[in-house]
Amino acid sequence: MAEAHTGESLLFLTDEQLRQGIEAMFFAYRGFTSAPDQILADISYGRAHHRALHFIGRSPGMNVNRLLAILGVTKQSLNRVLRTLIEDGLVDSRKGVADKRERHLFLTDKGAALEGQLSEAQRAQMRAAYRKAGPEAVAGFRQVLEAMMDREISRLYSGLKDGGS
Amino acid sequence: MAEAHTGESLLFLTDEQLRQGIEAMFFAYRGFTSAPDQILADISYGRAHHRALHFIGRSPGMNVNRLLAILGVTKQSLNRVLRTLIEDGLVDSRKGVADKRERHLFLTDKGAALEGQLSEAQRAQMRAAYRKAGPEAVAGFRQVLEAMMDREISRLYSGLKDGGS
DNA sequence: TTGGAATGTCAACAAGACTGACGTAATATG
DNA sequence: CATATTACGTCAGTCTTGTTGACATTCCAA
Repeated sequence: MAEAHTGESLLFLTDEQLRQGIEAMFFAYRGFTSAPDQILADISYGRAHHRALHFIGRSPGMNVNRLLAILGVTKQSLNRVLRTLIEDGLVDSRKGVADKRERHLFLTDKGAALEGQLSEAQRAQMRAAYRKAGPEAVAGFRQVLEAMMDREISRLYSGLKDGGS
Repeated sequence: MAEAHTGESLLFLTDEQLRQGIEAMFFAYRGFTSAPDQILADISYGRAHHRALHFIGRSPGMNVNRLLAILGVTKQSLNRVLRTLIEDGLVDSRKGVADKRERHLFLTDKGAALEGQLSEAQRAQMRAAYRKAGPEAVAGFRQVLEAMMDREISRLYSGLKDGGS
């Protein structure tokens, strides 16, 4: 059970190290969301809108069920956000061709513009952190994050990474 | 501007890499909170209660202002949570000796027991991820997280790390 | 003694999550 | 063909956690 890295020091698994990691995760997440949050506040949207825009932009044509699985919220919760995005002309919802029950989601030009703005703000934050930490640290960062995900989520994430619809 | 790691590949700073990091952070944070969330749901407390318990346990005797700075919420918001924790006998609030305006916060035995349970659930999650990723990855993980924090928060975090009250 | 800091509290409100129930259209299945 | 089942939308109500703004109390410090 403690043989994962035989011969290496296991000091990185002490409760104190774990606790520091937990706190670091908490504080870093705040920094991570602060840049887009500021933009969103001005236009009276919230993080939920940002997340929807992000993943629709990431996988155009995605249906609602898949977006629900990615976001991990109820359809009622997503629907409230999605409705305003559609009303405001940021997202286009098109009836499926193969299966007419499905709705496929796309960003409009206006939606893509906002998504780009939010995304760039967050990337700038991330870029600064990455640059400061260096490529090897970033590789480790990504490894730990992936190990931290639930299994199902990890699969969804891999799908996105590899350009899956 | 792009000279931070001269000679090294800067591929880790591409928009696609940054985007994957952003998504990884989003998904990992869900995994990170899921274990304590399950426990909390049963006792009808929320994350806010967990956070308060965590930091009070971390720095016993901390006053309210400092806790506010760490949590980054308004006093009204914290107060609601704190009041229930005190009413339920999980937290003890003692008038300051030097400065009688201040309230110093401590976990009761009951509070420490719950904090321990929540903390262990979260540590188990973290421990599994750390073990899977290995010590070098963990070092990188921590570096990137620290670089991602706001400056003020980073200072608070360092204070906690080094055992400052 | 007076200003301001630290704290607590009341009220009102909003975002964003939840559950439960119901309706409709379209596909899948027997 | 008849009947599930799926995908989606929506109404209604609740909860947690955040926000402002206003106000009272206590107490340190100049």
